[in-house]
Amino acid sequence: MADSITLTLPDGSQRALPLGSTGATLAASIGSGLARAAVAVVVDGAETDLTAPLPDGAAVAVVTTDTEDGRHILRHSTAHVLAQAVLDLFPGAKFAIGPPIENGFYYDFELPDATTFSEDDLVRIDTRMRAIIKADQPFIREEHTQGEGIELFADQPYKREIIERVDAAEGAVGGVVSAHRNSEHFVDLCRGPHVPSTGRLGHFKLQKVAGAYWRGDENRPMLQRIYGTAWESKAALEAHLTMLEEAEKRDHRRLGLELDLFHFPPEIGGGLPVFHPKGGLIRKLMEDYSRAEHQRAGYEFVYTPHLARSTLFEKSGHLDWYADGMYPPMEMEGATYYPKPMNCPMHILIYQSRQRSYRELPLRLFEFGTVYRFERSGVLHGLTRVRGITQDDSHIFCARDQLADELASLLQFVMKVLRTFGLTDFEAELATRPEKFVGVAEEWDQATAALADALERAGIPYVVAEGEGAFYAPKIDVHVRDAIGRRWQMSTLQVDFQLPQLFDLEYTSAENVRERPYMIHRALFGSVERFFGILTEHYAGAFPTWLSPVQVRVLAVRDDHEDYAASVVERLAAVGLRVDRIEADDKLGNRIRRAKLEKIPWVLVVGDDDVAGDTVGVNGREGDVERGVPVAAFIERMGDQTAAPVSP
RNA sequence: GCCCGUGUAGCUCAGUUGGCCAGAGCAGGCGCCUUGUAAGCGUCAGGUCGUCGGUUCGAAUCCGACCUCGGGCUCCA
Repeated sequence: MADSITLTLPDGSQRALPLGSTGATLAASIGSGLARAAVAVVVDGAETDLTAPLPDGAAVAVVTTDTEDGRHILRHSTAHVLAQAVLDLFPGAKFAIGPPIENGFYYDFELPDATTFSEDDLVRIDTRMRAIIKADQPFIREEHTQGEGIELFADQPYKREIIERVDAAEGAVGGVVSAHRNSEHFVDLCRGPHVPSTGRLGHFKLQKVAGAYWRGDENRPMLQRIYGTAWESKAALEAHLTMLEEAEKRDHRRLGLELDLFHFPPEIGGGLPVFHPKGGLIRKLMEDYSRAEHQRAGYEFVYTPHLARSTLFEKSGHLDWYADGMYPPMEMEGATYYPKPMNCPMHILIYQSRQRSYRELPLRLFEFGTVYRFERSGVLHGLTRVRGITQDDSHIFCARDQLADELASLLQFVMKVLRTFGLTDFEAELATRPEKFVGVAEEWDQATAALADALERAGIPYVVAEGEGAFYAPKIDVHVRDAIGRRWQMSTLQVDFQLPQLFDLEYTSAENVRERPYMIHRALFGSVERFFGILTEHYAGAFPTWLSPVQVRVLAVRDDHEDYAASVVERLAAVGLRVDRIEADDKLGNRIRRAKLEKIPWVLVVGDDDVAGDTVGVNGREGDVERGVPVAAFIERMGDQTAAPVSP
């Protein structure tokens, strides 16, 4: 046996090290900067502690803290420190699981006597955590048999349950139970890897306490969850906290109130918003734009009612599969009616109202259809989670050989519309056949291939979500990133074989035989209410000129300029601008300030010079003040901003 | 639905050993000021202190129930 090992690095180069070398040795041999930033190594594809000896001939990559994988390890280790602190401070506490999550981590606990954490407790825990980090305790990996593991965690029922279930993701696999020990008193069941020692941590913040069911199951105990965030540097932590503050400032619920756009009257009920005149105007502009694009793209407009007999939803399968999401039934004249949770059955009835020919396909039916879904009170959230949902809903009926092209053009259409709203960063998920599915596997494969092909053609980066499709169809979910990098699920496209079959849909083919059409469900905004909320946050309430309720405000410097100001208003209104005027009964500075707070895109100030020269002073929402702009020139400049962007 | 938190004027918030008529700023009405680019001055009005019940001589304040809203769990547009 040789006394050295040879390792292959990610760039393909080879490096020889003494036998028994670890990831830490390797990183140090490459450079001291790398050694400082290293948190783990990937050995032949498996993340491993820096302290583990490396096998000869392995392919090894060093994981550093400035990568998503590195931060994951950092956060996971910070979660362990949190658990150690809580167990120190709350004798008798039981700890459950504590994984890293996007931007942070959490840990679930059960406190003795069903007590809960308070805000003050968080401060104490934070202090204790910092002491543990300062002590620079090593993370030492241990391996035990299942029996030993159960003994080790004898007084920790949640850990025992994990070991008994042999859950590979949580440190128990193939009869081997792995754990990481920080001190004589603290050891946590865990697959690892971890940073070498707690001294590597420190840029974290505990954020909030929340209740969470054990295993997410509402029939099991409610645990106390502590959320935190952790980063590789002080700067990264502060950048994240700043982003959170920015997100708070953009909260559409707050802006909705400040800008007088909408509210949720308790008298109406949770999750049921009313749109005020300004919000209503923005929504109308969104909808008008959407309708115009749909008309151009060959859609036909339909309208359907809000209620239907139970028999319709029995036939469509909604009462079997979706009853939990539906409002309770109403009895009328011996029949039972339900508020509709989806528009599809009604669009199908329109398709079925007469015989269809292949010449009509693809038939694209579009409706802003308001549906009602019962959402439990705890899940409602502003406009992004409501009970009355207006979907920009479409059902496309097409022949089998039209499916691929239709999906491809549909995706292009989706992106074109979303881009108009300044959303340009797309990602998609392709959800494939779940274990429990209806229909024929061959059909699923064809539809899935068509969806994948559409994604390829559209050039949207996507991931495959294996087995995440609906029971009746594979689907594409389109996500976008907003102005501050948050990801939102937006559009959804589903290929449906089930409903055409349940309703026995047909068309007559060119060969004069009856064929069954395919059906595509798609919502583009998803829900108009939700999209409105997301847009409000994306723009931080500063809607672009074409969407602004008031596009231009004219302010006279003194009241003897009012006549001229009024004439400017008249001329701007004549070319279709939404313009108003606030009289000079307050200092100009204050009127400007109010206009800015209302986020009006253009403020025009007119005084002596302007009356004399037929000009205006232009104060844009962002940018400098410009004096002496001729009115005609301003109108010219507004040009294409007065209306929704027109597609080529 | 469950856990935690919250609820005082349209908005943001003061108001604890339980004690005279519950306060401020902003917003709103009225008046003065006649204003050149993010807060001029004065004045008036506005509150069943979330709701209901209890304790007390006395409750915004203490107790209970319910409701709203917020953060989570779960689900999803």
